[in-house]
Amino acid sequence: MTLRVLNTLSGEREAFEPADPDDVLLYYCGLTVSDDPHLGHARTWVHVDTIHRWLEHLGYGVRHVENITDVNEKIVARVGERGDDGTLGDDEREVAATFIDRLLSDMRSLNLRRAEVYPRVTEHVPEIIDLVETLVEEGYAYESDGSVYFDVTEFPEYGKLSNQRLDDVEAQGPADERAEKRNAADFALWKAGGVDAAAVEEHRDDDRDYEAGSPTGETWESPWGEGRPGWHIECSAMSTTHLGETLDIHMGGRDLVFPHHENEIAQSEAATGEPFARYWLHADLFEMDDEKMSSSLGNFIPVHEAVDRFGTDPLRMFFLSASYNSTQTYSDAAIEEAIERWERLETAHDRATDALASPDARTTADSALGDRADEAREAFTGAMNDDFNTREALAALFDLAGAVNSHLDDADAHDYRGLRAAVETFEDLGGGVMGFDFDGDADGRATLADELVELVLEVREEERAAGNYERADALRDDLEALGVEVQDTDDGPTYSL
RNA sequence: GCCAAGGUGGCAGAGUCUGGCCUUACGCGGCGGCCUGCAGAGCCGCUAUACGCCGGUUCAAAUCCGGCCCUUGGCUCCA
Repeated sequence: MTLRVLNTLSGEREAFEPADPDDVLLYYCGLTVSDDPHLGHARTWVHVDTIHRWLEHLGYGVRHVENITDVNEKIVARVGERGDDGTLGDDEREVAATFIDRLLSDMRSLNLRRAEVYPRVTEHVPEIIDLVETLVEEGYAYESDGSVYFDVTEFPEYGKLSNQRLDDVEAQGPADERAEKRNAADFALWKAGGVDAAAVEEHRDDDRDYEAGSPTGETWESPWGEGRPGWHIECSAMSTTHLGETLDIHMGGRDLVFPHHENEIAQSEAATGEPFARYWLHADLFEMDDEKMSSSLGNFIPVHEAVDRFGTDPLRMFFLSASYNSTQTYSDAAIEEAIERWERLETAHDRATDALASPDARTTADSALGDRADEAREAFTGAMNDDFNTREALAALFDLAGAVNSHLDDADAHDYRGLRAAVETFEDLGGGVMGFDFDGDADGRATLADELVELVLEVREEERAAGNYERADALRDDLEALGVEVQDTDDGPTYSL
């Protein structure tokens, strides 16, 4: 069974064949760091992460790069803005650094595999200038009043990713560029000068305090004078620098297909003469109230807030319960469902793990549980290989969870080999591939809190044994008030935070 | 206007490429039962018999073809 992926370029599911299976080149179009990451970003991250993990599970070696765009008008607009403690930064780089810290911290909190490198625009300006020069020399780009534009009419395949015909692309880029361009659809590779005050003002928020007046942003010396890189060029320069001319997989949000990714293809393929990416995968968008969740609309929930409120595993469950290439909508009910789903999966895993650790593991029985684990693996694999169908892959784990629970409820003697196979399946596929953390906060080491809770539970057990249920229930209620949830089972009480 | 994605049972969400009992997926919710001192978790059963609308092709369509309606995204910045 081989992996098939939906390639935006062809619009079809294709067999995945990387140039070098030991070195799958994965590039993810990351964020512009002008605000806190929100759930829409998180959703894409979790899917990219799961795809990365699945490729490794299949035995591929993966080289994974995610860019960070740290040169942007919206970043400049936040220079001098008062945050919770001091300003966000006193210049463009400092503001970017603030948000990069939050970005990386948010990513860690979602249990994402780290990329090999997170290249930044400010660290690749020489490569960007080289690339622009090449494009000018080859006749694909031209200088105009200190700025450089890509001439879309020089690239016959322009529009192949988004199915746009040049005649239909009326104009591209902000209005102030129009007069300098040969064709309305041409786009900027290099922009003369800094950011003008009007643009900064436009992105500023009246409700916020700013210390600085109108910063202009950083500029760099170039063959065309002082200026800044255009929006699209950085991805071409950075992906080539770190992964080479032809990527295996290029991922990003669907909102980037046009013009961003279309322009990346034009720049890169014009410069190298090689295909830019073999497979283009696009994550569909995350909506809130029938509208895209986005920083500019202001309708977003920051990642850190959601992680605090719901936890990492429920959030991953939420995102993975829909496929990456369909839209997903935020609602409290949907989050609630994800929490329940996660708890069901975790409960089955924990029950099986506890049974394996119990002293009764001496007597053993045969059952179909081992076969059910095999079936789950097979179904999971089939689903993931079909363009990463995470919802269906999860269904395989839930089927196994049901089998585990039935077995533990029904059988007098347990099938320890089967239970072990089930636990391994949960941990390999749910843990390793889906990124769930079944060990939770236990973390293998008992804290003082754990020991105190155990102590209280011992007392409560004595009260229960003596029939003092009121006292026992009161202890349970008190623990719950402290955030400790107690459950009585056949093997004694268990608790979770 | 042009391009793209999508409209599935109370909710959520697979299945559509590779037509066929579709699987009444998986799950959440609701109802009943079992278990339990109670609660929770779990188990069993029930509940929904759906596929935007109108035509067509076919022995057979959620799945193929045509038309229409609606939603979302892109063509300023954007995962």
